[in-house]
Amino acid sequence: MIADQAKAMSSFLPTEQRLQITCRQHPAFPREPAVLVRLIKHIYKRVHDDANALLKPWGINHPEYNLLMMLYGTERYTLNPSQLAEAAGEKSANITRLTNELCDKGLIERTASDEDRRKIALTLSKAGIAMIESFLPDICTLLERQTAGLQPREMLQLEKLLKKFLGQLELA
Amino acid sequence: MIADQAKAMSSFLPTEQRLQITCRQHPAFPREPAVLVRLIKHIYKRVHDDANALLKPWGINHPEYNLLMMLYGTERYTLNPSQLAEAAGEKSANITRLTNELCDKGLIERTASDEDRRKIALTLSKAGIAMIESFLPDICTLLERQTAGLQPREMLQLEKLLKKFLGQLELA
DNA sequence: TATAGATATTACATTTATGTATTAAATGAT
DNA sequence: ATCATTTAATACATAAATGTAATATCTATA
Repeated sequence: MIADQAKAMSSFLPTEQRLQITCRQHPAFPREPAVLVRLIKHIYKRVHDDANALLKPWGINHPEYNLLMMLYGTERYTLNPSQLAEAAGEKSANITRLTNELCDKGLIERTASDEDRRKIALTLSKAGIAMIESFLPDICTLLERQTAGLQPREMLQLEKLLKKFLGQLELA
Repeated sequence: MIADQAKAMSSFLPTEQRLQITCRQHPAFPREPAVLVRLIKHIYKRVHDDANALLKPWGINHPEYNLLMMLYGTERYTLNPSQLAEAAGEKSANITRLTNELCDKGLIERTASDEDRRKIALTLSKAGIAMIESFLPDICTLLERQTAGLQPREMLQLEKLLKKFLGQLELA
């Protein structure tokens, strides 16, 4: 059990030890918050890389996937660029480039909004919906596998704590 | 209380609602893992941006900070490029560029290793140590503020769950 | 209706991150 | 000792992400 955990933590252990040493040299350094931030970073990188690898056969990457899924999760599969930016957590400058690429690939369509001519509507095309439905089974499998180490109860707890964390980050 | 949470969650709520809709359209979609992954992403981006903003006056960015701190947390302030890559969670191709910049700024030094001529030792310079000690108070303040919403007990719980999550990611 | 202010969107330049291929040196087997 | 294999490190080309500034349309007010 202890051995298992040591093995599972192999990539993070050295990082944690270095934070430990830092605390000795600089006692005011808050070990716990620093560990959390590092863990978040390591997890994010891993999740990002896994998704990119899975999606490669479809010719899209993780950020593009996120955009497609945000549209897929919206009534009539339609959002403005700015809504999409917020939903996907991308900066607006990135949205232009990413949606251009998705348009070029025929996965989404742009149409001018009638009500407000400042706005543009981004809508999933038939091909886009079809592609989503073709990779979703693999995505589901990946998500299940990535979280296989957590009990349902632990996942709920983790969700609650991460939301609290994010909430505080947005206050500051 | 409920209002507070809703307010604090303002940026994540739309994302969560979209995942909800996705589940209705595709019942096999595992909502909980997807929410966790999204939360990680949102938190990471925020933490990354905050650190970059804080470090700007010193002329370094978050990845460079991470490298400096990994050296600072090591005996004799010295690591090989490959150890540094693993500790900081950067791909090796990035290490060359980042350490070049840190060398140019006089914050670290390169010396050839005697034992193994394949290796290069990267060591914090006096200027590097001085810079770290000059920004550390601000970093400590930032870390404290970012986690101010979490009780010590909650942080420990979060750490435990994130480690479990990361451990599983590395198995897969 | 004219105009000031706000918001959305995009274009462009720059910085950051990654993938692939190459070089160099150590290790191990014959 | 020699050659094949492995590992470390880097160079170069490409892709991704960001910041800044410019443009266009809306809203509200005089």
